[in-house]
Amino acid sequence: MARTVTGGGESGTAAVPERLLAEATRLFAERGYDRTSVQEIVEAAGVTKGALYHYFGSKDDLLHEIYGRVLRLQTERLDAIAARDTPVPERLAEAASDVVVTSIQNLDDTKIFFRSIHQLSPEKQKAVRAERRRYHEKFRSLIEEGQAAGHFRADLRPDLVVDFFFGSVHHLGTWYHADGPLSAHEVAGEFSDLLLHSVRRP
Amino acid sequence: MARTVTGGGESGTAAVPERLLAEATRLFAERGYDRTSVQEIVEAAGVTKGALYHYFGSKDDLLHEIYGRVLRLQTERLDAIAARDTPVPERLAEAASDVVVTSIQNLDDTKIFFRSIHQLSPEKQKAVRAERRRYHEKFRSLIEEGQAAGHFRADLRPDLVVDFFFGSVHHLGTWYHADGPLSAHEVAGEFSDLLLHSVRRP
Amino acid sequence: MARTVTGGGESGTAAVPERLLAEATRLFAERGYDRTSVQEIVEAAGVTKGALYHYFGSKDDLLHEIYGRVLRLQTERLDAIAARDTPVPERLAEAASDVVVTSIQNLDDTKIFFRSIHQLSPEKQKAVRAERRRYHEKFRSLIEEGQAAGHFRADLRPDLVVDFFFGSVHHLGTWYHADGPLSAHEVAGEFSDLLLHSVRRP
Amino acid sequence: MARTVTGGGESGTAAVPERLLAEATRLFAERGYDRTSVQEIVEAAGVTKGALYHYFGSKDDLLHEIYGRVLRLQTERLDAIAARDTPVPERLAEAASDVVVTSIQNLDDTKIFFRSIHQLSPEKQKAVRAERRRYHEKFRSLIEEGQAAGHFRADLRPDLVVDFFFGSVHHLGTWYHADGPLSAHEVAGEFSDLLLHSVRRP
DNA sequence: GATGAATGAGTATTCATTCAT
DNA sequence: TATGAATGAATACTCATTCAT
Repeated sequence: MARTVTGGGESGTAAVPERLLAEATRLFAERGYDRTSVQEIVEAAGVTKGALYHYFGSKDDLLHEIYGRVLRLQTERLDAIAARDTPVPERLAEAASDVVVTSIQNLDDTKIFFRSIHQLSPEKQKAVRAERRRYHEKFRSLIEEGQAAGHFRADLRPDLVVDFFFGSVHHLGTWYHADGPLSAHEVAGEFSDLLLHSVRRP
Repeated sequence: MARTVTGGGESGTAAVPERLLAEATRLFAERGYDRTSVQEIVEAAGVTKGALYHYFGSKDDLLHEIYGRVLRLQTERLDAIAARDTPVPERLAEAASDVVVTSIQNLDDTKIFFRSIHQLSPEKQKAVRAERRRYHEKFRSLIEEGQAAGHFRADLRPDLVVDFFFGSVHHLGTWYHADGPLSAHEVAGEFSDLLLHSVRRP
Repeated sequence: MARTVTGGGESGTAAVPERLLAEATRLFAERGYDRTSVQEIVEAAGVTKGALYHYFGSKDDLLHEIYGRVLRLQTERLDAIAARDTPVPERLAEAASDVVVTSIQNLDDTKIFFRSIHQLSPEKQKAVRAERRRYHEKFRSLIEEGQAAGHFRADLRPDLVVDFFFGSVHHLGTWYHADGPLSAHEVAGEFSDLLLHSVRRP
Repeated sequence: MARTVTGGGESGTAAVPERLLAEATRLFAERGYDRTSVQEIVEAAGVTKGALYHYFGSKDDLLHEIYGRVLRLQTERLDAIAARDTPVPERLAEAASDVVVTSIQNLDDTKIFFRSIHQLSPEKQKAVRAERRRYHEKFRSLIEEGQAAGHFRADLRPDLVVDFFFGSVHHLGTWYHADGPLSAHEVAGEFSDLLLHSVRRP
């Protein structure tokens, strides 16, 4: 989208819609959707309101687009991991680890995700939830597959396990700091390990 | 006024500050702090704005008071459980189960908690976080005690385990429904079990 | 007015109405009538709103009473000076000097006077202006007497001279500071001298 | 909008910011800054609140701008008079007379000036006072020049003389009425004469 | 594509005053 | 005498959005 620079590319900066999304993400994460004014976003992006409304139908659209990007990314990655040819426990561990790493790498999106979904319009909220549900179902099916294959405890409710684990993931935004003592991979390794131990047959 | 029970007793109209807190809790959980107007709160409580500002210094104060109630309740319960004479794994399981049950019983507070903390004034946010941290530390010390006693895996980072588990707990508000298929105790049992399995020595 | 202390006078502090007037004067001078809330006044006086409304019909009444005190004081003093047996120029000089000194001694009242008169109710404003006019007329008649006696220039409009001089007096509140380089008497001496030179026959 | 003259020209509707300033000046003079609501100003100017806040950051800004206009005008005029080649007493008389005339011609500004300065924000107050002081200093230097040249009494404190005279000027707003018996020039003549007599060597 | 002036409905908060006790 | 809970109307200011240019 708009990666081609018109003319000689004399502006040097990214295309307007990208810049708007980037600044909106940063600001929504920093002070919340409702507390960020359209004025602040356009100022940060160095454009005017008219420009924003030229590319996005509403402030709400901007947020929706942010959600879209996150969900597309996560879905792609989970699909790729689930499709591998390795044993289920290994795939679950990798999926868990991967979602932690990407959640930390896109910490602003992670913060926005579970904090601002209620500020989307009802229809957009429904759309986002549906996509999210599909993602959770794919994750759940990994657990079910592991139960069927006798790797994981059969008495667990797979959906509860998914909610249990994604609660942890979504909360990364509330405590993780890039300049803290733990790297994304260290957290990912431990979270993945905790999940695997919690579901594995003793 | 009305703190004395007129006539035959439980007349339904609680004292004004209590009514305001109750309605604010409900509304904040339903549509978020920023999207709930002071006008809506006082209308729901059947009083005027002046009455609200007679008891609370600001909308922000109302939210702070809601946090205070939750934190006091949870701290008391954890203190009581941690002080028991039973083996650590049992105490950890009970603490985990208990926090799930009370989080579900006060689901509105749970929803507000992790969603609205950023809308408190910086100082109040600091106060709430400090109290929250104390709660987490008490929980963490149970894990450390279990590690020292050889019950739990020694290679785990207790603080990460706490963040892992409380992520799950705080997210109850996003998916649990009282009219769903699971009772509070069923969820509590399974979450507690998942936690214990994730930390126990194999 | 409430100068009698009920009972043994065990409170030690001044009577309530006096305390209210004193604090109101201070606050009105400091931040203006409209910017001073009734709540602030009663807090400063250490009483409750009910008490204020027991003694004064309204906030506006409080202001009116402050004006009353000033006007009574100034009128009394001018009457005394005007009634003396000395030559007119001397009496005018003394009257001018005296009003400067008392304006400085009651600088808070001076500040309030010319700044807050518009915030009185129309009727009270009318009453204050009438009393003020009587004061000015008395002052003016000193000038007229001096003109008739040949001391002062006959071509001056006595009313303009009065407005000229009292402008200077009322403005003391905007620039005079007790901890500045000039004593009240020094200012009074110079202002009186300027007035006399401005009206005297060459 | 409307800075270009639509159709046949002078349609009566000035540009929005100008109209807002004009109505605000009138209303602030009539009922005081605190007693004039933003709503009243925009209604008088025939625009909406949004339009006002598009041009002015706050109600306070509006007042500041009014002060700015007055101060710029007065400073320019005094500079021009002081720079003339005539004897000091003549220049002082003209400066005094001129400030009276312009104060009367802009009587609303004069009323606002000494009544509302305390309602500006502290920083803006400071800025206005600084500019005012510069104006007073220029006026004072005329007096000093006259003393040095032997025209004026050497024992007078020039700063006190300035405060004495400008008290009179600022108070014009409290008593002068356009439909009264005196023209602006008559008052100016007499005030100027009183000032000159008060400072001149006998 | 992009501007920026203007809208209009909405927000939290303040405050003088009343009145049952 | 005095309290303090409650009122209700008013206040300055914000903001997403529109639209003529």
